[in-house]
Amino acid sequence: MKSKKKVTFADIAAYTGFSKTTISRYFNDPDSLTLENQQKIADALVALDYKENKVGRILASGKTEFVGLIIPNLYLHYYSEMLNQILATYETYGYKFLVFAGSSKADVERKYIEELLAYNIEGMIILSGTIPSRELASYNVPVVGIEREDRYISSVNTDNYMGGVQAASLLRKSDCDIIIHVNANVPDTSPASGRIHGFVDTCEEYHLPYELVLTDLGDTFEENRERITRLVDEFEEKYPGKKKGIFMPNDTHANVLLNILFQRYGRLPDTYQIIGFDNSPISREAVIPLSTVGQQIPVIANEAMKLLSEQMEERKKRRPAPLKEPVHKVIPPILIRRDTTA
Amino acid sequence: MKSKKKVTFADIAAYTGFSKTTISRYFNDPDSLTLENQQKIADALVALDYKENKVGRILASGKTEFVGLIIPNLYLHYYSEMLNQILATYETYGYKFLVFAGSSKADVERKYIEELLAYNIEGMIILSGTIPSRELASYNVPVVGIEREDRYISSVNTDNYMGGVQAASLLRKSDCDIIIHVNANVPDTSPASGRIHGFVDTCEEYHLPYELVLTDLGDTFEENRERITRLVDEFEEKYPGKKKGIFMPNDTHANVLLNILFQRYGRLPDTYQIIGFDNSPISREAVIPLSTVGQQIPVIANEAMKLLSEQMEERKKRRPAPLKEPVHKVIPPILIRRDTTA
DNA sequence: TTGTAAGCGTTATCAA
DNA sequence: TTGATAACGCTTACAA
Repeated sequence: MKSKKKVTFADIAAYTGFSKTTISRYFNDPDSLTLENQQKIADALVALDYKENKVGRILASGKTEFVGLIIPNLYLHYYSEMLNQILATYETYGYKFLVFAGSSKADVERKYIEELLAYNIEGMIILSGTIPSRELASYNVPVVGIEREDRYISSVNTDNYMGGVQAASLLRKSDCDIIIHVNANVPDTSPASGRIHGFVDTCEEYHLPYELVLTDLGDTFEENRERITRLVDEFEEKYPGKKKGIFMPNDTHANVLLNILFQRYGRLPDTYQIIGFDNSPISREAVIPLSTVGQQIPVIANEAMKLLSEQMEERKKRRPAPLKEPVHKVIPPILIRRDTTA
Repeated sequence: MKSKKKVTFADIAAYTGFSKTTISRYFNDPDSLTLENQQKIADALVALDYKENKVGRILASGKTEFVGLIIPNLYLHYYSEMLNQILATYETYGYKFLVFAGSSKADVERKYIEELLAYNIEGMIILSGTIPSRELASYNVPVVGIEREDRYISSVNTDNYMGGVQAASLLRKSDCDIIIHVNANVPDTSPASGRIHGFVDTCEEYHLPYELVLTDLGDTFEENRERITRLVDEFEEKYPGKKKGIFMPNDTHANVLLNILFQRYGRLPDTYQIIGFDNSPISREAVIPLSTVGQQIPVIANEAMKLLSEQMEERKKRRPAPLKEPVHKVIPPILIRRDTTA
């Protein structure tokens, strides 16, 4: 166990005969030293096996290079993939991430935020919608929200409206007799509500017969299955023999619908067209690859970090000019046509 | 913008007339103050709106409460769920997590580790298998590996051998004529190799006709699909009319197999039994719910943190007694019988 | 029960 | 181009 004391600038200074300041400069502004002295110090680092310690630097400079991240859960592929992409921005921006997952209880999330602030995070990315943006803004730290209520904070969202338009348009092209959009009854402040508006507007513009089924599909897979089975029964009774185009709220639910039909008919009947949302793995792994409206998760993650890092860099200037108004970026979704639509 | 200077112990001390030491004690050993003085300080905290700053504490005490986490990817549900469960241990142990995801390039991961060490992490959990355990052990920080080569580090793994036994036993009970295990050609140092041994030993013990197909199924979904289709063709040619029990390396591959059969026959033929591994969501969301050997991810995550925190706490003692030998914990898998086996 | 003073490992500010 | 010295916010002997 050779757990010797750690080597510090003081040791290097003593070893080389320079001052601690010069050692610091070697790291932060090497060009201010002569090449010869740079080499001397470089050699000393190797000789002493120096390992940098960022804690001292943080304390002295106030810059942690930490970004706090609060995610509702990692169970849904959408979130885990978003986390994945956000973490990957480390290569570009160098910020490290302190991650807290889930709870969706406001007081617990507040505790997380307190903790994050205690570590002097420089910024925060929030995917959870539990805490109102007004409160988030009051913490006085750059914040970027993703796909959540964002009145008082900057944000990056998928263009949900366009998603709704794309889905309705695709179903329209498949000559459906009736177009149905199933979704939860999302509040108008949530970005996801744009999907419903895009869908409805498109249907009305082209005078397509449509139905909106705004209902809670439950929280467990079993509940999903049961409620979607009931929906299918209703559709069959209400639109017998008609060609039904169904836009589901996400790929998981779309897949459940597909499976129910498959088990009932041994295949996807010609009277059904299905389109999901998210382009999550299940949409490709379904019995029949599902058509879906794909969110551009890597783009969203990068834009979020770009937005955040701009704000964080601004703060480091001598006379920071904070954002007057929150910035909202909108990323177009991508329609992915596979085998459940014509 | 009221971004006044942050309130520090010095401010509280000045405000209350105590010394900084007393303020510190209020936080770390409140009982050493009179109730009255505790109250005075408590009031001052509110009056001044004090926010704790952990950076100073870290610098002074050396305790960061940070644990580094290196994960191959978050694309696979297994990893994202493991991360989820590890993050959740925050409630129990209070350690925060600095997360780096994937790359599976040794030099990149080494850079991650350097960075983690620069922040004085107290311990590390590694799911990635890129860096040999011998090297990890040399970093002189408590390390726990999960489902990876673990000769020189502590670890928590699923009892893969038992998983292989469970799968083979289930297929045996379904009266298969031939039992097949498909898997990658995993090295013997990897815990996953236990599955193959458990499978083979069980087959031999009961004199079951079996076949081992050790082959790479590719890295993309398309490759998976193509290669598994070829496998099915081979099986049908080699064992026509026979009842085949197939143990796939994971649920994703099991699902691909199931879908291929479903599309070919409109259902799962009686001549096939399928069992997957992991109990990931796809196993329940498949056309027909897949039987699978489930890993107990929450248990594994908790055991890993328990093991790690024990080692980290030990280090904080005046005379730490480091582990002489790495500890290896093994968590039994759980057989989940659903609709793809009798 | 409380206070003094010396760190912890860097960076920042002057001055040389 | 380099150095002395004072921060940064907290903990920890040791003293009182």
